[in-house]
Amino acid sequence: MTVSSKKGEQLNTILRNTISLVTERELAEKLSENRALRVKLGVDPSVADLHLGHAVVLRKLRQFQEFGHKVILIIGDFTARIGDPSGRSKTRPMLSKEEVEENARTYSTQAFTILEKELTEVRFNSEWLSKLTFEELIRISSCYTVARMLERDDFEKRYKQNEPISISEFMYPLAQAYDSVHINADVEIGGDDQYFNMLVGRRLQQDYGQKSQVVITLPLLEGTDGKTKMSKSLGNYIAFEDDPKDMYGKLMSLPDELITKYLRLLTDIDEEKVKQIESSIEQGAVNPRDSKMEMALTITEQFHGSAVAREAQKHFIEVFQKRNIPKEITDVFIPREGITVVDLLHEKCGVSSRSEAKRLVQGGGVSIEGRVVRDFRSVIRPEDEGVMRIGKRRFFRLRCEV
RNA sequence: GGUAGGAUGCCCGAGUGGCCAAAGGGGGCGGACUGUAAAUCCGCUGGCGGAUUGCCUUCGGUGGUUCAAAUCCACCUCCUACCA
Repeated sequence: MTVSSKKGEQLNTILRNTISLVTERELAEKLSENRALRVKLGVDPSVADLHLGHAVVLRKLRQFQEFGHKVILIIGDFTARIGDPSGRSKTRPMLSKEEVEENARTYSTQAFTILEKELTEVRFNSEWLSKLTFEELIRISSCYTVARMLERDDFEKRYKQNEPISISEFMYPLAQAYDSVHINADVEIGGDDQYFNMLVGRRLQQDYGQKSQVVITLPLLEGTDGKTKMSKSLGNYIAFEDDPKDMYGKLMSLPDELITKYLRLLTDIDEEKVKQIESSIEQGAVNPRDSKMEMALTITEQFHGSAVAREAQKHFIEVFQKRNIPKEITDVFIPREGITVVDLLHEKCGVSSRSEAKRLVQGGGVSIEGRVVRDFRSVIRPEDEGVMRIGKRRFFRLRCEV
């Protein structure tokens, strides 16, 4: 693959949907050198499953690859294995070597659904970080002052509010910065929350006599709750490997306001078209649901292929729009002597406890063949064969035991 | 090293002897509604129990005071801030 010489086009593509770019001039310069740039992404291997939040960044990297540039995925195995010694931060659990390796493996496999393998280099930062001597560490840390560290938003906030900040936390930006030095990165990409850390990289590279990397940040993607950043720990994520039906469904459950953001960050639909959709929603010319369905389909297609995605859409229409019963449902067998609803739900339908089962019945959430079961003491008998529904999404086919 | 504060249910956070399975919020679940698994509104949200008012387990750990403790005492563990 050759490096595209169409600088203007490259710049435009790369700039699209970015929040910060430090600096445009430097980027233009690097592009004009007509070589494959080394574009870095730091990856946290405490997460195994990639979700759409990651996809935003990976898609940007992919654009670089399309222009012939090289992506360097840095697996932060060193930092992940240290974790957060204080145990304060739940998002930084300590991981064993095996866990990290396993996560790194699945991570890169999944990343290659978006990235091109041939233009990607995967590196583990323990390779160099574990070899650093204390002396070198001091040298690195002397490049940065406490005051500057405290400029980072979360540090600043916590410091002002008298919340603890351990010294080791200062090491993370430095470690990340040193990664850039080690691989001699031309560009580093990340979510907007990584802005500060990536800037530290620029500084450190200077101190090591390198040209500073260009820093590009991308918007953070809100998760299914529509409010907070998509993340596994918050449980508001849509994973690459989600079942297509779930993926489609989760996308449909997003608040309407996020439709265009998702379109911009996760599909190839061009800006013109997105603007069109945006204004038709605003003017009420379109049912936002329809735009959302288009968005959900397009995104699901990317991960599961067109046929499967359409299937998922059909399923959605059947089950949630028409309120029909899905095609494939799990069988549940009713014993000959009968069984109480509560026991049935708890023992055979995965309802977490009998109390929970009672609540479901009392809340009117359980029905058999369309008839709501009102009394949680009801006994289900073999002649009650048919479709049982729990809430909106859970279906079971009741069959009598042979 | 000194001083002060803190540890509560999935999360955040009230509660300082009984009326506490524990306010409130978030989340989750269910229902209604709907052009949507959006928005909005309502209900539920420890477990067990043949069925509001029963039992069991829960408020950092261990032991104690009391008819009765998340609430009082002792010791312990962990966390934080301030001073040095």
